[in-house]
Amino acid sequence: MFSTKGRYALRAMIDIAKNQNDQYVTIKDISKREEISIKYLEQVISLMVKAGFLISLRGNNGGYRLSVDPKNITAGDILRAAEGTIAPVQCISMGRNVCPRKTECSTLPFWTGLNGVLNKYVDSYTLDDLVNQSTSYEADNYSI
Amino acid sequence: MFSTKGRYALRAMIDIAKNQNDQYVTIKDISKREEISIKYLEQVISLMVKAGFLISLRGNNGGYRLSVDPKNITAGDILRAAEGTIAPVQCISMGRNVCPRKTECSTLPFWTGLNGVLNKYVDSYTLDDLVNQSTSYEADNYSI
DNA sequence: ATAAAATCCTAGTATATAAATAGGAAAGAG
DNA sequence: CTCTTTCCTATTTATATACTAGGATTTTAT
Repeated sequence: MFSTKGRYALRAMIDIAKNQNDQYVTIKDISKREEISIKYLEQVISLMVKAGFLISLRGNNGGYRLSVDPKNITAGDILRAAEGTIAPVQCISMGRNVCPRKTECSTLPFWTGLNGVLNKYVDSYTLDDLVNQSTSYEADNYSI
Repeated sequence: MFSTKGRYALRAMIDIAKNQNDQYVTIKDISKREEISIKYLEQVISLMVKAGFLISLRGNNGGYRLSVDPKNITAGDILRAAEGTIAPVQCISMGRNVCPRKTECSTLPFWTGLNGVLNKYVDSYTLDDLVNQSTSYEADNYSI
């Protein structure tokens, strides 16, 4: 399950995309609109800055703005940066540190497939799609 | 992320499907083969019994066997029973207890779609597919 | 200069959940 | 009656989540 970090990060990025008009968007304002505490937002947004998705400016009239075109960043990019990993099971997020039961595990292909489906879906939504409430191509295909 | 409960439940069900030949499969044997503690397996398997997927028999020569054809039970059935919910975010698993930000939330359609994709995938694998290491139709379609 | 406004950084804390472990009761077979 | 097995419930331990808190740093405006 996705944690508040990932969910808040998505909402913050959408909020900034919507509200930046040559202006920097402050955490204070995002906090009010999204009903998320300032102090927690600071941490979440800091992850977005470190990932290179936001440009920050300190001081009076400072805040954040996107460093990329909303069409060129996906929900997956944001979620992976916020959550660290979005792998559905540990054995997949372990990477090189592979599971000792790898060869005999009857469920690994199933989990690997799920990981593929998951990443494909989250990458099918751009930030622009989310801002404009449009469904992605993938989402349409699934007839939710 | 799926917890050990869901992962172990899947493995236990596969193990039972593979090893029941007119015989009841004991937790002791599953524990050895799958390298999961007997006491923890008891709890996980109990969920499968309560869900109606396994028939249990106490006493000597007792154990568990499937109550359904492996072709008629999906990985999704097993995971939902073991995990309680496999919804990717809380606001979806809440049901009637809906989020107060439901109408204004810019990410709800995205999460709803993900929930759909996720459930569709896990339901595309039958227990029989897992036992026979075959990929599901869905999985093939995704060309993992 | 100085004050105000903002981000930045790190530490701490409360709560919940996960992942077991443990002990014994109940049931069935021989 | 004994052995084997499931069944049930409580307890423990570890980890992660979701914050809260305090202050340092940077920038702008007056």
